[in-house]
Amino acid sequence: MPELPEVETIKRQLQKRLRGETILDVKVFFEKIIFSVSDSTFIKDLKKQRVQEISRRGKYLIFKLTDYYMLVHLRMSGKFLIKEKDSINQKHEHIHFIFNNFILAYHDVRKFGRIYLVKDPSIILDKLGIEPLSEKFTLLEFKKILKGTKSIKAFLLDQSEIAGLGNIYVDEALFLAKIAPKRLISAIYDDEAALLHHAIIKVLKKGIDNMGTSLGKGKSNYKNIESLGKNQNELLVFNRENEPCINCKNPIKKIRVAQRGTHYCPFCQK
DNA sequence: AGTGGCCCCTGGCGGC
DNA sequence: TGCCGCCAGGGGCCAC
Repeated sequence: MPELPEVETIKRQLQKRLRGETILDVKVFFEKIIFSVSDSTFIKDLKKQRVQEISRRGKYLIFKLTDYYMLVHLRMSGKFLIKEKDSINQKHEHIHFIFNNFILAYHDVRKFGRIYLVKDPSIILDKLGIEPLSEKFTLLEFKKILKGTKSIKAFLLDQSEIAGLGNIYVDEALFLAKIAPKRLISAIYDDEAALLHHAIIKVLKKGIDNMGTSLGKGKSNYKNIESLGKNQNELLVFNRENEPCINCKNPIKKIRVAQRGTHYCPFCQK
């Protein structure tokens, strides 16, 4: 579920609530969420750790602690909840981080999320490509990495190329750039690359301004710490199959590209 | 190198 | 109402 704008929103909220707070205890209810250490080590090492800083790289949340880094990837349905002290764990809450005045609960319906506890985060984060909202993501740099023989959609979803884009924002960016998702990278012109570069930054910034995209109605729906996002109300193609294209009024089509449901306008995107 | 298939899970929805 | 198959915002692995 969560892509860069959703993770960024959660990061900002966690930063406000957790910075400077100390983990007093940890309770693990489903240990398969924890990677890189055993659950007993995880609990032992986290006790007395103070949260110094929370940041983001791609779709990873990075908790900088006194002696460790805790990296969290929410995958499809992971989320964090702030609960009252001494409240019991509800269904789908797999880990409780107990602080002085509240509990931070990791909730994940589909259980795909991963939490790593490491001394050196580079082992995991070095695999990620460029950060699309950083100053390094220039048009020149984008053109430099835009190579290979795959489809443009598969390229944009590849976290080792650009870190943080997911299915929603890729479809939205390709629509803005008027490029069909199946188009091969080798067939993209310079002026289109410039449009796409601009579109990627635009859709991500809008997503953050709207505090993320909340689709669907179920318990696995994206929710930041405080509320649902608002970006679902402003999507141009994603989740709009058969609805009219905002440019040409022809129906938006849904096809399969790179094993993902893909929304686009066959008339506007060539 | 790139793609497609399958897997990790649970739940919601549409069709019958 | 119930059952069944399909779908889902992510990503790792494996065979071709």
